[in-house]
Amino acid sequence: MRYTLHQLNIFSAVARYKNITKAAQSLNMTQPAVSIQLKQLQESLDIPLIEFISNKLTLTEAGEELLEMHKKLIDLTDSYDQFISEMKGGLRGSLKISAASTAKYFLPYYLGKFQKKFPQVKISLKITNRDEVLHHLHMNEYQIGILTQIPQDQSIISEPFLENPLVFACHPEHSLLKKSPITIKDLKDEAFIFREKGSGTRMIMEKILHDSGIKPKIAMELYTNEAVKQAIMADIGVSLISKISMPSELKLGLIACFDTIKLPIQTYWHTLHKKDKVVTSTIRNFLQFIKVGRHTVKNSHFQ
Amino acid sequence: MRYTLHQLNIFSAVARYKNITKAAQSLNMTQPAVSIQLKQLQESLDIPLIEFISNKLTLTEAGEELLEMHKKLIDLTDSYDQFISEMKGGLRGSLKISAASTAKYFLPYYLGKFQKKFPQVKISLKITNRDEVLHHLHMNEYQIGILTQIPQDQSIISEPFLENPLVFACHPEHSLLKKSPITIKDLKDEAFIFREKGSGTRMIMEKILHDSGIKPKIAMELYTNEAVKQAIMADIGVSLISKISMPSELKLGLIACFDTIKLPIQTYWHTLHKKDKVVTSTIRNFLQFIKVGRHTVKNSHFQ
DNA sequence: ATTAACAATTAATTTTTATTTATGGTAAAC
DNA sequence: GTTTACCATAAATAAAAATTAATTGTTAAT
Repeated sequence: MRYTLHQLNIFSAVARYKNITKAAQSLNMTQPAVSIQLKQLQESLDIPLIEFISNKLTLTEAGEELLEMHKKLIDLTDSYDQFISEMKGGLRGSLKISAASTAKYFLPYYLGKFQKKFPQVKISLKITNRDEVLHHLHMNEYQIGILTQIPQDQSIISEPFLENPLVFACHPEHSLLKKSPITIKDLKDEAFIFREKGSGTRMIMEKILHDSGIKPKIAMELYTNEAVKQAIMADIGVSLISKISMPSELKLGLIACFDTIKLPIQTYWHTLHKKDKVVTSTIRNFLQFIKVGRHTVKNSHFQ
Repeated sequence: MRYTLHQLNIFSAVARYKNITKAAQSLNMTQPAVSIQLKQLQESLDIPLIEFISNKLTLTEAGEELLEMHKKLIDLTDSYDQFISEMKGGLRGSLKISAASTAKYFLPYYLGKFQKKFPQVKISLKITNRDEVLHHLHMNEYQIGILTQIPQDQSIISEPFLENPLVFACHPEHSLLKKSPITIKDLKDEAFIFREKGSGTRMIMEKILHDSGIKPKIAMELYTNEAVKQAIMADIGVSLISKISMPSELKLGLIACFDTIKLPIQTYWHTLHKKDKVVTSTIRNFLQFIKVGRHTVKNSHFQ
């Protein structure tokens, strides 16, 4: 048999009042109820906790020690209650975000602002590719995903929050730049730089080329957006790429964009989370923040 | 409404197995019982502790934190259980002794030996006079009293453990020393050195003198046995005193004892404790130790 | 010598809480 | 598309806790 928190609570009241009848009153219980619970507590510990010397109730050493233990125990539960109430208010908690790689060009900006507003929230950001993001959500290892290409998955809730213009980019001295505007079909003989399988950008690029009846020649397959930019600058080929990922290169004329009919393709960045996921206040706050934040962010350095 | 240790325990099992049915088995409970308790725990905390993502049970952040809290809580109760079991074995605990002043000449010897045997036991020794010792027991401030003159008090249990020979002592050049042996009546014109009121030695000295029809002349009233010795050496008067408190003085001839008919008076040192007192193993061990210890102590420096 | 204060205990009863049994629903696995 | 594994829920039942009321015993105070 094991004791209960209720018994410890009763014991503490008895220790405080040094009087079972008064302790019972303070607990809104009757005297026999307290006597019985106290007796059972002592029986389950198999040691006396109180004694009556000169008709006065005092604690035994085991009782004193139990009282100490109970105090510490209350401190523990109190601090958990505190944690819970801060979590409920969204002031505390963790925010684990898994984002597709190109998000690295703007997400830190959002997170920095969010962190300032909620300094107690622990934020962690994983930058990876689309497939991994979805895997992370599926495995419940991250709470929020950030993607452009949302999946066909009933169990995932998504919400757009930022424009993501995609353009075909090339070396600034590319011959086709003179002909303007061009159609996508005009690109049929180009060498293409692809992202790796599992990349959202690759998915949409494959779809666009396919829709235009192009069977692309793959010049190179690269695992990061930065590498793609380097390859473009090295004139290895052309690629579909997020415009916001290369503001400096465009300004300095290191990379050029085709002025293409039906381009830029307007895609959107989305927040994603599992339908069954318990949406904490922290998560709710962040989703709200990032959606509203679009406006305040609009004129920032990366637009 | 408040949660119970039982609910925390159930929650921990669920967290461990990530499966309610298996957790129930491990707890020897049925699956619905666990489901219900888990539900109630979450309701009383007003926060979800578990979630099902991709059909797998995982803990929410509040759940993870609760698990941590519960671990600490178990550490607390475990260390209390440890304390209790050491107390039961007498290996640990406190021993608060209040002793009449003359006990200081031999009690540290016992305590030292006891401490060596039970190094974890916290011993505290208060040296005071008889009245205070009894008061300490009455107030339950000390567990054990050490006295020679035991009280007429049904609520106190006493047990003799050591001889305490009392003698009338005087300056080595006292004229009465030539007449030997003397009766107590021969002392009727002496100046007497008394201990303070409340002293056990004073009590018995008053009784002996009264029984011999002597109305003593009080030369001085002193609060410690040491002061009495000093007064005897200064030839201020004679006094009844415990022989074991002045081995060195007797050896060096600084103090002499009358060879008196019916003396030395054989009194005994007693251990005392309140009848209602919970006798811990530590106390029981000490009482046993001090009683048996008499023999091993017999030939020590103070006999 | 009474009385007052306090706690333990008993027995009968009520209230509350915990558990079981039975059933239905929902994914994932075959 | 059937089965399997799991969990939630409802209703019934069992167990535990508390109350009421009465009684005893003890000690301290009057």
